[in-house]
Amino acid sequence: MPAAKTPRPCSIADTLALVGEKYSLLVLREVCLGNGRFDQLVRNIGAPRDILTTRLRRLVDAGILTKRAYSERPQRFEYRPTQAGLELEPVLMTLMEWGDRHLRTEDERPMVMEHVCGNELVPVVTCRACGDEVRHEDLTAHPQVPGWTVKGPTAA
Amino acid sequence: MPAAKTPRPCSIADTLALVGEKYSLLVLREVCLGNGRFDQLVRNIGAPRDILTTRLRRLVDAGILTKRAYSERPQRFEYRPTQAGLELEPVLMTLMEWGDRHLRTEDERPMVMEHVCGNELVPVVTCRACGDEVRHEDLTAHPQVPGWTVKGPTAA
DNA sequence: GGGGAGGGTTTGATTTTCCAACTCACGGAG
DNA sequence: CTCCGTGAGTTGGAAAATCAAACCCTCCCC
Repeated sequence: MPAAKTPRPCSIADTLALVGEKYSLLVLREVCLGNGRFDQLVRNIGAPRDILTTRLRRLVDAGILTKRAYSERPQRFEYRPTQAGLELEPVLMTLMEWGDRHLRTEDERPMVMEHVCGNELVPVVTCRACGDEVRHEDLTAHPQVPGWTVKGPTAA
Repeated sequence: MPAAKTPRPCSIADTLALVGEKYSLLVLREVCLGNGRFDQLVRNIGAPRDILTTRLRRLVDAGILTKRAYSERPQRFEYRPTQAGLELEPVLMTLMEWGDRHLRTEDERPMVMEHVCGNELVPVVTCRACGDEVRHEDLTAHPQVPGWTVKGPTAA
């Protein structure tokens, strides 16, 4: 009997199914920066226009962006993040921080984020309960779905 | 003269160039869980074997995973995260948290992470300097690259 | 010498991407 | 009025990536 054909049930996978396609998170980046217009997105992201069209549709369907007209006659549209979209911004910040640290030297960061506290933003992922920085060795995974352990599917 | 053809220089984009392809972050998830063997990855991720092969190669080249033999004769390999790979785990946790909150109800989370502090892990992205949770409205972007503003490229 | 694993390749059919060109609806300049 | 430019996409076809299934090779065990 062959093992289960279904992959591990996982919110990481489900989230990536919405925003994990090429360009999707860059669309969110631009929209969070306030650049919600089609041609701006094309220029700043460098994506083909048709791909951008499908990504935008998907993100709107997923409830991550909204499309609103900023002008009737002539009809002109703008994409803006929803609350759910804004709540993905920390993911972007965390990705940016990793890239700055691993792919660049200190003085060649392409963008610096300033926090309202007056300092340069360095995002840190912490545990809500204790406030400590999250580190791999402090984590233990507990699968909740019957049929799945950390190691994999049980008894097909 | 048409506007620049180059997209915005950005560490988010550069990081996604390494780990943004389909399955790559799921590979990292499994490897962080300790499931570094080829057939485990195939089963738990549900990716085609050939694609997995190319993803693994890319992640190793990027310095995010290493491939080590856990047995000579017969040769058997295992992929493990490097330090850089482990430092991407917070990104995964943040994605998981978003998915749990937006795509699920409280009682159907597929996986719960336990923090060493004894509590269930709820990852929060905070500012290193002030410790406050990062929220969109507290951020200001400062592009560092000549030719680029928040809005886009300047003077082609 | 047959039957598994484990760790991949190969093959061929389907999907996606990509890029350039095209459309349509206006608004303004001449 | 005609031409030009802008915004927001569509369309068409070639090139690349994905997919599923089958295949291969090396061992180990009986």
